[in-house]
Amino acid sequence: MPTSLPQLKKEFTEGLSQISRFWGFPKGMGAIFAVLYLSSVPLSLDEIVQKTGLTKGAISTEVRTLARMGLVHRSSKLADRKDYYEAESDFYKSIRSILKERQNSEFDNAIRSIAKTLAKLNAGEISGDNEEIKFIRQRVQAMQEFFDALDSLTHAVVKLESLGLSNISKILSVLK
Amino acid sequence: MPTSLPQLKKEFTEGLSQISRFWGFPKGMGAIFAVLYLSSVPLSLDEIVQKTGLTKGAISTEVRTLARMGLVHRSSKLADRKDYYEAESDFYKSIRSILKERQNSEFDNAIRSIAKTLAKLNAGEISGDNEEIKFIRQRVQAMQEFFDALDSLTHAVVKLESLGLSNISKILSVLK
DNA sequence: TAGAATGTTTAGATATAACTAAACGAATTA
DNA sequence: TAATTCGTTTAGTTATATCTAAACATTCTA
Repeated sequence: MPTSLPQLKKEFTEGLSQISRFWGFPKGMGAIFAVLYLSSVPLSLDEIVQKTGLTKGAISTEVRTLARMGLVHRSSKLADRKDYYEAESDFYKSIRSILKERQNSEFDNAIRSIAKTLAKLNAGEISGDNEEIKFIRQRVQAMQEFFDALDSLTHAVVKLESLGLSNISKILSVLK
Repeated sequence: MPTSLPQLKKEFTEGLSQISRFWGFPKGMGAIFAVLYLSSVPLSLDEIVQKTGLTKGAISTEVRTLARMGLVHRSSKLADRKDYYEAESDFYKSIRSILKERQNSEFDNAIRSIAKTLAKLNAGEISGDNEEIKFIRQRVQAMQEFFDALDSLTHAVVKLESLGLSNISKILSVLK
């Protein structure tokens, strides 16, 4: 028997919810993106309420996060004070925007704290057993280099405006 | 005034805990990895208890997860029934191992569910408005292609045994 | 076999995140 | 100005994840 369209949308939405949770986001965020992504016209907040079953409050905050990550866009119609939202469908664009967003995050603060640790070690400002200090400096430095590499990797991806992910992976597989 | 070595270790451990949480792992996991990473000798479970302040139970389960991800290794000494743990210091190796581990995860199941949705759409098994079905098929397909690209990208990275991340990012930046 | 030293599992506590319901504020219209 | 329509914020609830404490299982030793 044929699946109905609403049923199919529901399955899709549940799938995206799981994916959202996997990446450490609220599952509601995935659901919101899903309904926007499957809609050919921008939706108002109340329409999203109706389609997801979430409350205005939750959607208001989560949609803001999505917008900050570049995954949805806010728009408005003339003579209509409702806000409308639509999904970004160019995922490559979104990725770049997410990576940029990441710059000021907790993550980078933490990484900076590693760098500070290393600076202290290199400046000889640490008191303690010399052999151990040597070992630890070497370890911390290796980690710092790894994070630096990750960082320049993401910068490189951000810079590659026109190249799609699929092309990048093709290139990498050739390098093998 | 010079920072003491224990103080420095504490700072480093807190940094890694934050990073761990950022990636959606328990912060205790970051702490456990940190103490192992800063130790030049493998540590027993009780030593980790002593150095992190966590309980045996928590460490027992978290260290298992770390081992599965290839971030720590379990070893044992002759005539000593304690287990010993040490950190993997080759992060590139760890990344590959983590990506492999990911294969059977919730994430990939969710992605497979997207593929199933698409298959139904393509098989014409869906009842509903034709224009809308057309639109939705196009959208779901675009998403599927994106995930496929991501997938082959990770496969490519996994395959690149000898190439470090820093080299990869160098290559990508040249491509620009 | 009894006892000790280990690692694991489990039941429950605590902390954290997600979400709801309702109050609020701002803008708009009557 | 009063009433309406929208989005946001907030206080509190619910759900989930993390961690503890203690029971448990296993292996070794005497």
